[in-house]
Amino acid sequence: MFSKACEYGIKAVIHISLQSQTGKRVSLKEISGAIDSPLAFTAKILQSLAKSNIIESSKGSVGGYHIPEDVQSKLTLYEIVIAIDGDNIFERCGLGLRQCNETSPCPIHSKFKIIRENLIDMMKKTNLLELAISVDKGESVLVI
Amino acid sequence: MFSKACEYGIKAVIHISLQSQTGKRVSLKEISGAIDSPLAFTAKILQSLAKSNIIESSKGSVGGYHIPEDVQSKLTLYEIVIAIDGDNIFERCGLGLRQCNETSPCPIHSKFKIIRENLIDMMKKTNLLELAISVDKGESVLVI
DNA sequence: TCTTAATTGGACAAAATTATCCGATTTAGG
DNA sequence: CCTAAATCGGATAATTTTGTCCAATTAAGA
Ligand code: FES
Ligand code: FES
Repeated sequence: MFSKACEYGIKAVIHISLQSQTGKRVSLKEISGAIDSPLAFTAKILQSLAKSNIIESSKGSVGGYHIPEDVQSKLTLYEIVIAIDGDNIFERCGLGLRQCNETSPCPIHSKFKIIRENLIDMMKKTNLLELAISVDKGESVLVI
Repeated sequence: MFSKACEYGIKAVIHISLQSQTGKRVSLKEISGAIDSPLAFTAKILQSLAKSNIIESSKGSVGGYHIPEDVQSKLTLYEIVIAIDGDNIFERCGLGLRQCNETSPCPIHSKFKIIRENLIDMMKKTNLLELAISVDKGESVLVI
């Protein structure tokens, strides 16, 4: 469904969110350890997330990544996925036609569209804070 | 969502189905032309579909691919996708955890599961014949 | 029997994704 | 000023997916 980059990205952002709630900045090393992802690859993803203003990064000795608390409840899964994988997943024809539209749809269009819209809806309604809280409560995990 | 191989595979199978209804066998060349897919790559996919008994192939001068009419209404999108992409899409954790389960779910599990089950349900309920008929009626297309 | 048109199968190539490495830069603090 | 610890950015490597090429095989029909 999502790319590896996106999977790592989402997990990373959740971990950063968790730690940001206590005011802490998290280092790449800690993130990569916490979500069990390849360090250097994760660095690239975080770099790009910082560029698109999903997370804030600071260099230097006590630097690291963080997400302001007020942002956490506003940032949705939808925006995170778009930032990493682009809107391809949400726009693309399920059978790979050049464009998905009503006027010349592919054979699965009508059925596929419903699923896709449910997915978009779900992602737009899911914010980062609730995901972090679920991990914090021990209701869900980021590894194994 | 699906791999390229799977997209080509589904379209190919629909086209074969369409032609099979008039008793015709379709050649790779015709299929690849009809669905606008790379010929040699399509050959590989059809080869594997033939091996897993989704389609029937025959060599020789008047050979080609076909799908018996009685099979068309029984064959579902689900089975076609499984034959090409495996059950990965339907089993895999949305965030890439080693396994998706209720006892230690990832943060998006509960929401993701619903979407995934809708997708599975949709695919199990969609049979090849209805897809072919929709193209035949001009209600949907396989190219552009 | 020969030709022609088809699938099959193996090896290979290209492109995209995933992953690693390393030097440059930044910043806090001794 | 110097060091340590962190991100950044560019180059490169490995892996997977996508795509190509070509010879072998099969079967119908002249
Ligand atoms: S045209 Fe294929 S999903 Fe819309
Ligand atoms: S555990 Fe992640 S989707 Fe089920």
